[in-house]
Amino acid sequence: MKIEEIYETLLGEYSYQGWWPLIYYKGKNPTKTGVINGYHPKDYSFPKNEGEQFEVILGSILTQNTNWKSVEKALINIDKIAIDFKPENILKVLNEDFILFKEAIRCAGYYNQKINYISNILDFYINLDGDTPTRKELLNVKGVGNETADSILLYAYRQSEFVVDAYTKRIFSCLNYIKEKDSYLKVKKLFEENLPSNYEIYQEYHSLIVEHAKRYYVKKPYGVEDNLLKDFKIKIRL
DNA sequence: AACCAGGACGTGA
DNA sequence: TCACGTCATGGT
Repeated sequence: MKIEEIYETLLGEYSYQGWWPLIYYKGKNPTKTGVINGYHPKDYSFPKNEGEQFEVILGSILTQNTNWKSVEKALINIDKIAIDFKPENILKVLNEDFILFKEAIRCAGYYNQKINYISNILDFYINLDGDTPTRKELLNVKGVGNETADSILLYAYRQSEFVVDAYTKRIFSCLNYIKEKDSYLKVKKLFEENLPSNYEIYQEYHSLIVEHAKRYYVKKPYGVEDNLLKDFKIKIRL
């Protein structure tokens, strides 16, 4: 099965995911499992303003190796002390009460590092003055690695940069498309070379991978119950 | 009670 | 380049 066929299969199974979730957007599908709200299936017009754009950026830092539910709590805490995620408000809180901000993000883990990462990306964002950053520029910000850079570009700036996460590697190494220790850029390249360069498809595919992985690739041994992709792959080979 | 979560960085081979 | 330790809370 080709990379693009897997996308079609996942889309047919789970339909449109509506990433990136925004905590105060009440979408048509607000009851998604384990999530407060904020998904907007088939609506690619987000982020609609600077606050939403920076919310995505904050979320991309906060969710590093952390459960999204915890990130949502942290985002709600931040919103209480820096209204609407406006960068200037967040800068003000960071300058006036560092401890308060740190407490707000404690629930998302690694809070001593993440507050510095957020401070770094905040300075970077303000200096951009509305421009779209390059991937290289983002990677230069301490706290922004490959996946976070791609998440920011794909979901905050609608750039067609494919996001590779741990789930992507887990699923596609189980299905023998890649090896477990293949580099980030190698896996990213595999997807980008086998898909149209389209940010909407990249957004959906990445979020569909997460949805699928949460169902079948969380507990070891990974993927044993994955009939959707494993059986289909076997049929195609026959 | 381990194990995992929508990773990144610093270090030493 | 890459393997490994570290960072930390919260959910299952």
